[in-house]
Amino acid sequence: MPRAKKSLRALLLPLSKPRAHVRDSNRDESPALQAIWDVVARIPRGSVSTYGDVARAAGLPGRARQAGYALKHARDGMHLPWHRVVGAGGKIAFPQNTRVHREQTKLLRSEGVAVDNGRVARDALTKLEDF
DNA sequence: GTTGTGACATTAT
DNA sequence: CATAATGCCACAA
Repeated sequence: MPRAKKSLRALLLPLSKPRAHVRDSNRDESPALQAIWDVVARIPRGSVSTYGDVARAAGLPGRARQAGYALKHARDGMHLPWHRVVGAGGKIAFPQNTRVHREQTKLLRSEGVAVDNGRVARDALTKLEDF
């Protein structure tokens, strides 16, 4: 049965490389992501921080974008206060008139943070630059 | 190894 | 002030 040769190889190949390979990077726990998640998790209610500050507090200076990445890929199960993180100067990162933008505004206001025209009040930010 | 993308930041108009 | 141009950095295709 010469035919079996190819079949056998096809069967063995996947076994020869057991590596996860896909890696997914997210979904599992990368140290950097977890550090960011930790920082966000301890932003006090009613306070707001920025992506850059969060990254810096997580020991990742200059990686503001990764703070955004981390939040985007955070599992819902960890119940992070993602809404307490905004862009530099207090600007909400999402485009106006999007669902998530309204949601963030609502959550912040529910914590007593003033939000005007997609920006949080200056004092809400300056209040807690070092936490 | 290259290229495009983004929940950013800073500087220049 | 608001917007545009750059710089940055990790990730994914």
